[in-house]
Amino acid sequence: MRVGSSKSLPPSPTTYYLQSFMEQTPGTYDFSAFEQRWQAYWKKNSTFRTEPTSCGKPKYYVLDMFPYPSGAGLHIGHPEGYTASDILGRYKKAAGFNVLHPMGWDAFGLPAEQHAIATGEHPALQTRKNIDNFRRQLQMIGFGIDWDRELSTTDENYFRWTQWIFLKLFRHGLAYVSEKPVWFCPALGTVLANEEVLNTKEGPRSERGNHPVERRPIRQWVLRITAYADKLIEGLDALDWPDSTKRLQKNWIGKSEGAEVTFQLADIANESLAVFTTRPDTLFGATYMVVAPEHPLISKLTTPTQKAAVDTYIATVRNKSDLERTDLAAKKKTGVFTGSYAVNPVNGNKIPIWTADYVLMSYGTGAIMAVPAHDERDWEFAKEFKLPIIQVVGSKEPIDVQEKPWTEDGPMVNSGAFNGLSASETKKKITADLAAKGQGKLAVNFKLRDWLFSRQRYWGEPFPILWVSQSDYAKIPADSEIREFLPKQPVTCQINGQEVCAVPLTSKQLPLKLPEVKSYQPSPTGDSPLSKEPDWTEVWYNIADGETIAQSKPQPGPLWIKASRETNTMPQWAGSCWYYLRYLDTLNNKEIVGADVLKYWGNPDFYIGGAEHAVLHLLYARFWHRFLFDIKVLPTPEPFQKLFHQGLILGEDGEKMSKSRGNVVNPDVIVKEHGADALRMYLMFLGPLEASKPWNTDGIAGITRFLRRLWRLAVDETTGKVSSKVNDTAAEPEELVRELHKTIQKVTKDIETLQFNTAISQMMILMNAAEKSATIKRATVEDFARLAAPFAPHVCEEIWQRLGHKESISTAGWPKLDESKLVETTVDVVFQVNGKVRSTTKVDKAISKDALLALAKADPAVQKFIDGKPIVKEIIVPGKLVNIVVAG
RNA sequence: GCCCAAGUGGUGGAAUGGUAUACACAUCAGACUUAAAAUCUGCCGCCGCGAGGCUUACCGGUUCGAGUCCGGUCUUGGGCACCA
Repeated sequence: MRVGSSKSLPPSPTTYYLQSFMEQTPGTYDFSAFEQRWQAYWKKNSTFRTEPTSCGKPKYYVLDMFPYPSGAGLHIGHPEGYTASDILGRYKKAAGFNVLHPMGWDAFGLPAEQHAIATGEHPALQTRKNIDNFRRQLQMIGFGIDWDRELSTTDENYFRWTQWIFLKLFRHGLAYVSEKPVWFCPALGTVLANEEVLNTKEGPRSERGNHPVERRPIRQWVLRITAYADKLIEGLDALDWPDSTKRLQKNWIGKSEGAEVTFQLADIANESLAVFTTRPDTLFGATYMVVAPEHPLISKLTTPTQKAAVDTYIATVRNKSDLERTDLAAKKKTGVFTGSYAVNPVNGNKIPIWTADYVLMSYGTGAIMAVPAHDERDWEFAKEFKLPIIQVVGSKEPIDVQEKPWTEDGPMVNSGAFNGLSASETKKKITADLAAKGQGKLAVNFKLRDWLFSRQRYWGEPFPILWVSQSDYAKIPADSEIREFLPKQPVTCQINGQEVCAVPLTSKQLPLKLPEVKSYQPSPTGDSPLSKEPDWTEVWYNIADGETIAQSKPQPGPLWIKASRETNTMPQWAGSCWYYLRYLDTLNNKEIVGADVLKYWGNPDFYIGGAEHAVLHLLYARFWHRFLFDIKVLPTPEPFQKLFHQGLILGEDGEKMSKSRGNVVNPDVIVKEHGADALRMYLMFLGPLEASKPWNTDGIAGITRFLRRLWRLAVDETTGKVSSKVNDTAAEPEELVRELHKTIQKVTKDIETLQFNTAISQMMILMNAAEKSATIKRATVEDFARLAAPFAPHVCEEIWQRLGHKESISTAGWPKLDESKLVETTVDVVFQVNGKVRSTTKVDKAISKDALLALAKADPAVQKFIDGKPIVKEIIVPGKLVNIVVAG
């Protein structure tokens, strides 16, 4: 660190003093010099390059959620998780594992595209700059990453496999096109997945940017994730994940079991109305039915006298903004009678059919049987429209269902032959009875919706799909190479009034690259910027081998048909769905991942990232992984066996860090002022890894002091040689030896369980003990350095070298615990009277219970409280305490 | 409304049912220094001169003994939200 180095100005008195005091000696703790030196050393020697699968060592794959390389650079939250995984990785390496700790970039995405729209600069350029900056920042913090395996989702050799997986999904009927209304964000100019839309007080908003979103019918690619709903729930059980995340996914998938019941219509023959219910037991209490305003039968159900009212209602609902429709404050139920009646299959009662927007077309059958006595929503509606409320489930205490719905279980009442039975028995019996009559069956429903997979953007993976006419589709030869990915059922949709069919490229034609475009601006109608590039979109397509050539050229031959490319691109989640696989084999041009490396490395042993991805990335990635397992590409059904979420680092004010609050902590500044080691260790010392905790720049002083004390323990600050305190022949106090082994034990265990804050505390305790001792053995200092190295690798490398070692400390192994050194001959025992501590005494560990009790009774501080009182009970816990219980 | 997590000194936090407040930060006092920085030492939950009493959001329970287990309340944070 140079101060006052300006040549043009004479040194001021202040800089003169600073210069004299900051003068470099060979022993100066000059973190910025040695941090840079060791980072260069690791790079030059590929210290953290993963060893080949043939190395004979057990593998350990530690994975960070890779970052989106934003223009803002690294956030302080990034190095929190990355330091945790780095400590684990460095520890495992020391413990003899072949460690894979890779890093990459989730680099497709909207911010780069918005920057492109604003500046005209190609998003790839901006992305490259951002990646370079992120890499620089990560290297500045000294992460032990195998940079040879760096990847970006925007690399052609990466996204060709993203496209390949999509084509596999397409081939297996799991990708289709839908024109149902979807969330569209005018500000972002694109549609969003359900998972990307937040319900806020102001109404539905985009997760990114908090812009208002609205429902629009736009043609979309959709992935049939619902086909995996059951597997995605079941798979959770065996995973070592935070319970909260498992629960979140479970709730998001939202499995509910019940029955589908078919109601005959009283006045319309050949039509029936199916409903989904989780409470078939309450069927006798169904007093009306409700169909969603969008229900396909609505016009048939509506009688002429009700037509005007129903039409008006449907129009009102349609014109209702999503804001109004989801406004929970104005929860008052609305609806209109259709004029039709249904017949209750259990008792033949005629019940009216209403339409109301509290019934959603997107769930179940879009119609319900309403049991107001036992459902809050139905109860509110019945009260609003004065419909009958009939109790069919009883309770222990008398209740009045006219006052309030009863949603608990109880014996059946008013239910004919079922009276007196429990609700659960009745459920089974009624469903079985209905099934026998062909009027019902067991049914399962999920809240999970299919995954909206296309975006009207430029900066994403293009779909390797083209649209052709139905008649051309029929010409595809039986032995065509495009059958590699052709689905059994054609995927069709309407484009410009034409019925068209989707055809795939083949593996040979991947990757399908993005064309250069004149403008990145999406159209307000929801068309991608790619749609404005006819040279790219309009092609001749060879139905024998999938080759394409621009339509501006003459038709090359009879097998070539007119085709237009899909112009949507994939969402950002696509690339992050499988990147953990590609790290195993980044350079493989033939396969997504080679079988041999896959066999050795398998899945990540440890995966760390923010809890904000609990339902998005982590659900999508599980879906893809499970699919690839089902089609035998992968040997395991689940990608991430052990998952951990680091907590948020809050600003110094305890609020979430944000530019607008002005409480953002910049890692560059911290590293410059305090060093990478101090940043890493302090992030880990702040508190439990999983907890959200405020940053406090003042606190870093404690870590800096610790690191400098560690330095001074080993190195003489003036000479730079090994400290004269380090002495191989002098004896060490027993307490220091014991503390060292206690520290080996605790740091090892705490790293394994990710309790880095307490590991650091223990090292500080060891430091306090080491400084009290007049001399310290070289072996002790070496063990100390090896324990601290995963946390503060730079200073420990420097110490290791000054102690005379030639190799990196990362190759020096892990200190061995000698349990015999932990044994203590004397222990502190507590004497209590009536559970209150009255005295503590040092005793021999082997002391008998009787002797210990006698000691307690003889203690004057104890006697004072038991004197003259009858002893009721004596509890003796050897090595811990004596508790004497007295009466009075 | 439903589901979940968390409430411990001035601050971040520690504690297999067994000495609550480890380890740090900050403040204060002292040593070194012409001085400052750095470094080192000490004090540091509340009340009390003391003996001692009280204290882990609040109320109750189990236990010889509860921050820890059980029941209830409050507060904060997160998720879901007309999912039949």
